[in-house]
Amino acid sequence: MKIRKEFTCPLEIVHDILKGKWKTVILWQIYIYGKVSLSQLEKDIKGISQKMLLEQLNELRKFGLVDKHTFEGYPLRVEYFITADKGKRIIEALGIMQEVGREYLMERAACNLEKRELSKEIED
Amino acid sequence: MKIRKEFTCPLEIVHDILKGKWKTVILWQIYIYGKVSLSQLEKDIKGISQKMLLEQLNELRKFGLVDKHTFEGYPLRVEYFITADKGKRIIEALGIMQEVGREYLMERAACNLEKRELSKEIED
DNA sequence: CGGTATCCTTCGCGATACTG
DNA sequence: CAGTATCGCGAAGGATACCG
Repeated sequence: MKIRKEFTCPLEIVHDILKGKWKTVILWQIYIYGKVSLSQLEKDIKGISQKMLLEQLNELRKFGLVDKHTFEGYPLRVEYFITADKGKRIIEALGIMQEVGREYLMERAACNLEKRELSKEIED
Repeated sequence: MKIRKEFTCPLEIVHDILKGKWKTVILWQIYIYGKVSLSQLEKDIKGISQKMLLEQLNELRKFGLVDKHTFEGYPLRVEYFITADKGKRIIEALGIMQEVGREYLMERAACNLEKRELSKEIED
Protein backbone atom coordinates (compact mmCIF):
# COMPACT_ATOMS: atom_id res chain seq x y z
CA MET A 1 0.00 0.00 0.00
CA LYS A 2 1.49 3.29 -1.08
CA ILE A 3 0.89 6.60 0.59
CA ARG A 4 2.22 9.70 -1.15
CA LYS A 5 4.70 11.70 0.89
CA GLU A 6 3.96 15.08 -0.61
CA PHE A 7 0.37 16.16 -0.63
CA THR A 8 -1.76 19.16 -1.44
CA CYS A 9 -4.42 18.70 1.23
CA PRO A 10 -4.91 16.40 4.26
CA LEU A 11 -7.74 14.50 2.60
CA GLU A 12 -5.14 12.76 0.45
CA ILE A 13 -3.81 10.86 3.46
CA VAL A 14 -7.24 9.38 4.09
CA HIS A 15 -7.75 8.72 0.42
CA ASP A 16 -4.44 6.90 0.10
CA ILE A 17 -5.49 4.66 2.96
CA LEU A 18 -8.90 3.86 1.47
CA LYS A 19 -8.16 3.87 -2.25
CA GLY A 20 -7.76 0.12 -2.73
CA LYS A 21 -10.58 -1.95 -4.17
CA TRP A 22 -11.87 -3.49 -0.93
CA LYS A 23 -11.39 -1.27 2.14
CA THR A 24 -14.53 0.82 1.77
CA VAL A 25 -16.82 -2.19 1.31
CA ILE A 26 -15.17 -4.01 4.19
CA LEU A 27 -15.65 -1.02 6.48
CA TRP A 28 -19.27 -0.66 5.44
CA GLN A 29 -20.06 -4.34 5.96
CA ILE A 30 -18.44 -4.35 9.40
CA TYR A 31 -20.43 -1.23 10.24
CA ILE A 32 -23.68 -2.90 9.20
CA TYR A 33 -23.02 -5.90 11.44
CA GLY A 34 -21.52 -4.03 14.36
CA LYS A 35 -19.40 -7.06 15.15
CA VAL A 36 -18.66 -9.67 12.54
CA SER A 37 -16.49 -12.72 11.90
CA LEU A 38 -14.01 -13.18 9.08
CA SER A 39 -16.06 -15.91 7.43
CA GLN A 40 -19.21 -13.79 7.47
CA LEU A 41 -17.44 -10.94 5.68
CA GLU A 42 -16.05 -13.39 3.16
CA LYS A 43 -19.56 -14.66 2.44
CA ASP A 44 -21.09 -11.22 2.05
CA ILE A 45 -18.52 -9.33 0.02
CA LYS A 46 -18.92 -10.39 -3.57
CA GLY A 47 -15.75 -11.49 -5.32
CA ILE A 48 -13.29 -11.05 -2.45
CA SER A 49 -10.76 -13.76 -1.57
CA GLN A 50 -9.81 -14.63 1.99
CA LYS A 51 -6.29 -13.42 1.31
CA MET A 52 -7.40 -9.96 0.15
CA LEU A 53 -9.91 -9.69 2.97
CA LEU A 54 -7.31 -10.44 5.63
CA GLU A 55 -4.69 -8.23 4.04
CA GLN A 56 -7.05 -5.26 3.93
CA LEU A 57 -8.37 -5.89 7.44
CA ASN A 58 -4.83 -5.79 8.79
CA GLU A 59 -4.14 -2.49 7.05
CA LEU A 60 -7.38 -1.06 8.41
CA ARG A 61 -6.36 -2.16 11.90
CA LYS A 62 -2.93 -0.63 11.43
CA PHE A 63 -4.53 2.74 10.70
CA GLY A 64 -6.92 2.46 13.62
CA LEU A 65 -10.14 2.31 11.61
CA VAL A 66 -10.94 -1.28 12.58
CA ASP A 67 -10.08 -3.47 15.56
CA LYS A 68 -10.81 -7.07 16.53
CA HIS A 69 -11.49 -9.25 19.54
CA THR A 70 -9.96 -12.71 19.49
CA PHE A 71 -11.68 -15.39 21.55
CA GLU A 72 -9.68 -18.25 23.09
CA GLY A 73 -10.41 -21.93 22.47
CA TYR A 74 -11.84 -23.96 19.60
CA PRO A 75 -13.48 -23.46 17.26
CA LEU A 76 -11.48 -20.28 16.61
CA ARG A 77 -13.53 -17.12 16.75
CA VAL A 78 -12.85 -13.42 16.12
CA GLU A 79 -15.00 -10.32 15.94
CA TYR A 80 -14.04 -7.35 13.81
CA PHE A 81 -15.54 -3.95 14.58
CA ILE A 82 -15.25 -0.27 13.63
CA THR A 83 -13.21 1.83 16.07
CA ALA A 84 -15.24 4.39 18.00
CA ASP A 85 -13.08 7.38 17.09
CA LYS A 86 -11.39 7.30 13.67
CA GLY A 87 -13.52 4.49 12.28
CA LYS A 88 -16.89 6.13 12.92
CA ARG A 89 -15.78 9.38 11.27
CA ILE A 90 -14.90 7.55 8.10
CA ILE A 91 -18.22 5.73 8.17
CA GLU A 92 -19.95 9.13 7.96
CA ALA A 93 -18.17 9.82 4.69
CA LEU A 94 -18.96 6.34 3.38
CA GLY A 95 -22.61 6.91 4.29
CA ILE A 96 -22.75 9.81 1.87
CA MET A 97 -21.08 7.76 -0.84
CA GLN A 98 -23.60 4.99 -0.19
CA GLU A 99 -26.46 7.46 -0.76
CA VAL A 100 -24.95 8.89 -3.92
CA GLY A 101 -24.39 5.35 -5.16
CA ARG A 102 -28.04 4.55 -4.47
CA GLU A 103 -29.09 7.56 -6.55
CA TYR A 104 -26.92 6.37 -9.42
CA LEU A 105 -28.69 3.03 -9.34
CA MET A 106 -32.14 4.63 -9.16
CA GLU A 107 -31.37 6.72 -12.23
CA ARG A 108 -30.16 3.66 -14.09
CA ALA A 109 -33.35 1.81 -13.23
CA ALA A 110 -35.54 4.76 -14.15
CA CYS A 111 -33.99 5.53 -17.52
CA ASN A 112 -32.70 2.98 -19.99
CA LEU A 113 -30.76 5.61 -21.87
CA GLU A 114 -28.70 6.40 -18.81
CA LYS A 115 -28.36 2.72 -18.15
CA ARG A 116 -26.82 2.19 -21.55
CA GLU A 117 -24.48 5.12 -21.04
CA LEU A 118 -23.30 3.87 -17.67
CA SER A 119 -22.66 0.48 -19.24
CA LYS A 120 -20.55 2.13 -21.89
CA GLU A 121 -18.63 3.95 -19.20
CA ILE A 122 -18.04 0.72 -17.37
CA GLU A 123 -16.65 -0.82 -20.54
CA ASP A 124 -14.12 2.02 -20.98
CA MET B 1 -10.65 3.11 -15.23
CA LYS B 2 -12.28 -0.08 -14.08
CA ILE B 3 -15.62 -0.29 -12.37
CA ARG B 4 -16.62 -3.66 -10.92
CA LYS B 5 -19.83 -5.09 -12.35
CA GLU B 6 -20.85 -7.11 -9.32
CA PHE B 7 -21.01 -5.23 -6.08
CA THR B 8 -22.08 -5.70 -2.50
CA CYS B 9 -23.34 -2.17 -1.83
CA PRO B 10 -23.97 0.98 -3.90
CA LEU B 11 -21.07 2.82 -2.31
CA GLU B 12 -18.74 0.70 -4.40
CA ILE B 13 -19.87 2.46 -7.58
CA VAL B 14 -18.85 5.81 -6.16
CA HIS B 15 -15.63 4.39 -4.79
CA ASP B 16 -14.69 2.86 -8.14
CA ILE B 17 -15.12 6.28 -9.72
CA LEU B 18 -13.00 8.07 -7.12
CA LYS B 19 -10.39 5.47 -6.26
CA GLY B 20 -7.63 6.71 -8.56
CA LYS B 21 -4.78 8.74 -7.15
CA TRP B 22 -5.90 12.20 -8.26
CA LYS B 23 -9.70 12.58 -8.48
CA THR B 24 -10.36 13.44 -4.84
CA VAL B 25 -7.67 16.14 -4.72
CA ILE B 26 -8.81 17.58 -8.01
CA LEU B 27 -12.40 17.76 -6.81
CA TRP B 28 -11.34 19.41 -3.57
CA GLN B 29 -9.16 22.00 -5.28
CA ILE B 30 -11.91 22.91 -7.74
CA TYR B 31 -14.30 23.20 -4.82
CA ILE B 32 -11.95 25.56 -2.99
CA TYR B 33 -11.67 27.86 -6.00
CA GLY B 34 -15.28 27.63 -7.13
CA LYS B 35 -14.15 28.15 -10.70
CA VAL B 36 -10.62 27.41 -11.75
CA SER B 37 -8.43 27.09 -14.82
CA LEU B 38 -6.44 24.05 -15.87
CA SER B 39 -3.11 25.76 -15.33
CA GLN B 40 -4.08 26.87 -11.83
CA LEU B 41 -4.94 23.29 -10.85
CA GLU B 42 -1.67 22.08 -12.34
CA LYS B 43 0.23 24.61 -10.23
CA ASP B 44 -1.56 23.73 -7.00
CA ILE B 45 -1.71 19.95 -7.07
CA LYS B 46 1.69 18.66 -6.05
CA GLY B 47 3.21 16.06 -8.34
CA ILE B 48 0.47 15.89 -10.96
CA SER B 49 1.25 16.04 -14.68
CA GLN B 50 -0.92 17.87 -17.18
CA LYS B 51 -1.76 14.57 -18.84
CA MET B 52 -3.03 12.97 -15.63
CA LEU B 53 -4.91 16.13 -14.66
CA LEU B 54 -6.74 16.30 -17.98
CA GLU B 55 -7.44 12.58 -18.08
CA GLN B 56 -8.98 12.65 -14.61
CA LEU B 57 -10.93 15.85 -15.29
CA ASN B 58 -12.51 14.23 -18.33
CA GLU B 59 -13.55 11.19 -16.33
CA LEU B 60 -15.01 13.42 -13.62
CA ARG B 61 -16.98 15.28 -16.29
CA LYS B 62 -18.19 12.00 -17.77
CA PHE B 63 -19.63 11.02 -14.40
CA GLY B 64 -21.23 14.42 -13.90
CA LEU B 65 -19.18 15.48 -10.88
CA VAL B 66 -17.39 18.30 -12.69
CA ASP B 67 -18.21 20.48 -15.66
CA LYS B 68 -16.43 23.27 -17.54
CA HIS B 69 -17.06 26.49 -19.38
CA THR B 70 -14.96 27.13 -22.45
CA PHE B 71 -14.42 30.74 -23.47
CA GLU B 72 -13.92 31.68 -27.09
CA GLY B 73 -10.92 33.60 -28.43
CA TYR B 74 -7.27 33.94 -27.48
CA PRO B 75 -5.66 33.41 -25.10
CA LEU B 76 -7.60 30.16 -24.54
CA ARG B 77 -9.48 30.05 -21.28
CA VAL B 78 -11.58 27.46 -19.47
CA GLU B 79 -13.20 27.27 -16.06
CA TYR B 80 -13.78 23.98 -14.31
CA PHE B 81 -16.39 23.77 -11.56
CA ILE B 82 -18.20 21.27 -9.34
CA THR B 83 -21.68 20.30 -10.55
CA ALA B 84 -24.50 21.52 -8.32
CA ASP B 85 -26.14 18.11 -7.87
CA LYS B 86 -23.83 15.08 -7.87
CA GLY B 87 -20.63 17.03 -7.38
CA LYS B 88 -21.69 18.85 -4.23
CA ARG B 89 -22.82 15.61 -2.57
CA ILE B 90 -19.41 14.07 -3.09
CA ILE B 91 -17.76 17.20 -1.72
CA GLU B 92 -19.61 16.59 1.56
CA ALA B 93 -17.93 13.21 1.89
CA LEU B 94 -14.55 14.66 0.95
CA GLY B 95 -15.05 17.32 3.60
CA ILE B 96 -15.20 14.64 6.26
CA MET B 97 -12.10 12.97 4.87
CA GLN B 98 -10.37 16.33 4.91
CA GLU B 99 -11.17 16.74 8.60
CA VAL B 100 -10.03 13.22 9.49
CA GLY B 101 -6.85 13.85 7.52
CA ARG B 102 -6.28 17.05 9.49
CA GLU B 103 -6.60 15.09 12.74
CA TYR B 104 -4.03 12.59 11.52
CA LEU B 105 -1.62 15.44 10.90
CA MET B 106 -2.33 17.03 14.27
CA GLU B 107 -1.58 13.77 16.03
CA ARG B 108 1.63 13.41 14.10
CA ALA B 109 2.67 16.91 15.05
CA ALA B 110 1.69 16.42 18.69
CA CYS B 111 3.42 13.10 19.26
CA ASN B 112 6.74 12.07 17.82
CA LEU B 113 6.10 8.43 18.60
CA GLU B 114 3.06 8.38 16.39
CA LYS B 115 4.94 10.35 13.81
CA ARG B 116 7.59 7.67 13.64
CA GLU B 117 4.96 4.98 13.37
CA LEU B 118 3.14 6.71 10.54
CA SER B 119 6.46 7.07 8.74
CA LYS B 120 6.99 3.35 9.11
CA GLU B 121 3.55 2.74 7.71
CA ILE B 122 4.28 4.98 4.78
CA GLU B 123 7.41 2.97 4.08
CA ASP B 124 5.45 -0.30 3.94
C1' DC C 1 -2.97 28.11 -22.49
C1' DG C 2 -5.41 23.86 -23.27
C1' DG C 3 -5.37 19.35 -25.08
C1' DT C 4 -3.92 14.62 -27.30
C1' DA C 5 -0.93 10.49 -28.24
C1' DT C 6 2.65 6.98 -27.14
C1' DC C 7 5.56 4.29 -24.60
C1' DC C 8 7.18 2.15 -20.41
C1' DT C 9 7.15 0.99 -15.44
C1' DT C 10 5.18 -0.29 -11.15
C1' DC C 11 2.17 -2.16 -7.90
C1' DG C 12 -2.60 -3.74 -6.82
C1' DC C 13 -4.75 -7.73 -6.66
C1' DG C 14 -6.24 -12.38 -8.20
C1' DA C 15 -5.11 -17.49 -8.11
C1' DT C 16 -3.45 -21.00 -5.55
C1' DA C 17 -1.42 -23.74 -2.06
C1' DC C 18 -0.30 -24.39 2.74
C1' DT C 19 -0.44 -23.95 8.40
C1' DG C 20 -2.28 -23.78 13.40
C1' DC D 1 -12.40 -21.08 11.26
C1' DA D 2 -8.55 -17.99 11.04
C1' DG D 3 -4.33 -16.80 8.94
C1' DT D 4 0.30 -16.80 5.86
C1' DA D 5 3.26 -17.19 1.51
C1' DT D 6 4.38 -17.00 -3.49
C1' DC D 7 3.88 -15.79 -8.15
C1' DG D 8 2.15 -13.60 -12.37
C1' DC D 9 -0.78 -10.39 -14.94
C1' DG D 10 -3.07 -6.16 -16.16
C1' DA D 11 -4.49 -1.68 -15.20
C1' DA D 12 -2.97 2.74 -13.21
C1' DG D 13 -0.09 6.17 -13.77
C1' DG D 14 4.61 8.55 -14.87
C1' DA D 15 7.71 10.65 -18.71
C1' DT D 16 7.88 12.80 -22.89
C1' DA D 17 6.76 14.80 -27.21
C1' DC D 18 3.60 17.11 -30.18
C1' DC D 19 -0.78 20.06 -31.94
C1' DG D 20 -4.53 24.16 -32.22
